[in-house]
Amino acid sequence: MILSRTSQYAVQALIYMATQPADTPVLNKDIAARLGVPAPYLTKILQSMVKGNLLVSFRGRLGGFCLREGGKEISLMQIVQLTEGMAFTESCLLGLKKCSAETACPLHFRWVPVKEKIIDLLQETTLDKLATAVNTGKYRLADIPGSLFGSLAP
Amino acid sequence: MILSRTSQYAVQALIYMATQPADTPVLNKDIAARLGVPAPYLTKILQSMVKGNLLVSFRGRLGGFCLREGGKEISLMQIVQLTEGMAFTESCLLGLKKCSAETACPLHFRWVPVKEKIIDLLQETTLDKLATAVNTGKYRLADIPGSLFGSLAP
DNA sequence: GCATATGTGGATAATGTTATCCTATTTTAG
DNA sequence: CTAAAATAGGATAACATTATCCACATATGC
Repeated sequence: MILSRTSQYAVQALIYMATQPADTPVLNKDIAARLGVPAPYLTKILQSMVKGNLLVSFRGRLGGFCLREGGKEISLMQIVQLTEGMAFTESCLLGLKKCSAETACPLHFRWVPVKEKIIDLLQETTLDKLATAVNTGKYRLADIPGSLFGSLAP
Repeated sequence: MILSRTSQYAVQALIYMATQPADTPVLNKDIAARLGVPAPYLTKILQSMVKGNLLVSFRGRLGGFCLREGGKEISLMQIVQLTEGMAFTESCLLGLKKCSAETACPLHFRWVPVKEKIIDLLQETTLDKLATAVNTGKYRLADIPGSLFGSLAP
C-alpha cells in the first residue's frame, strides 16, 4: 500500500473541498458522508491539516473547513508530507535507515528513478487539476455512488 | 511505505540466501542475525515462502532453508505477491476498491504509468541480479555493519 | 537409543494504525 | 440570554501488523 488510509482520506477530503465553492465552509460530516469515511476519524485528519496550514477552520454555527488562501495550488505532496512525514521521499525499498549513493542497498539504484516518478507525480498534481477533473463528472472520489459529482449540479 | 515490514524482511532474507552456497541449507537464526531481524518472526515469513514454493526446508540437524530449484530466477514480484497478495498490482492511490479505466479516480490515469514502473522493477529484478550486486561488496542488505558482504570472504 | 539441533504450528503478547466517544469551546440564530 | 450547531482536544476502543513463546515433530551424530 503506497499511501496509508489516513493519507488517502486526507487527499480525498481536500480534493472534495476543492470542488466546492471556496467562500463557504464545508462541514466535516458532509465530507465524511460524501466520501463514505468515518466522520470522527476524518475530524482528526482535518484538524492536522489545519495545523499544517493547508486548511482553515471556523467554529460554531456556519462553521466548517475551508482550503487556505490559494489552496487550489496545494500539491498532493504537501498533503502527504503532513500525514506521512518526511519518511516518504527518503525511504528505502528494503527499509534500511541508511540508504544513499554511498551506503546503498542492492536495490537503491534501480529504485531511485522509480521513486522520482512517484515524487514528481505527487508534486505536480494539484488540487486544482484534480478538482477540475472531478467536476467533469468522469471521475469518482470514493466507492460510494454518491461521490460521482457530474450528476449533482442542480 | 511501499512494502510492509514483512515484505522487506522476506526480500532481504531471500537475497541473502541467494548470496550463499546453494547446496547447504541456511539457518533461520543465521539469516536473522545477519539482517538484524527478529528470528521468531522471520521463521514465520520463511515458512510462508516454503508454502509459496519459493523455498524448501529441511528439519533436524543440518536442516535449514534453501532456495527452490532454479531459485535464483525468482523475481521480487513473486516474493511480494506472497507477502502482500494481489492487492499490490491492482491498487488505487486513493484506496478505491473499484478504480479502472471505466470507473476511475481522478488520479487513475496519472498513477497507472507510475505503477507500471514499479511493477516492471519488481518483475525484472531477480535474486540472481541482486545477489551478484551484493557479492561485489558495494551494497548492504541491512543497517547493521555485518551485513556488508565484501569483507566476509575468507 | 539418546542428546542435540533444527523447522512446524498454534497460541499469545506488544505495538501501531484506525476508529470512536465524551467533554469543552466557539459562534450564530432567535 | 439561551439553544443549537459546529470545531478542538483528550481519552479510549477496535483492529491489523509485528513480534514472541512453547510444545511438538524430525533429522543427525554419537
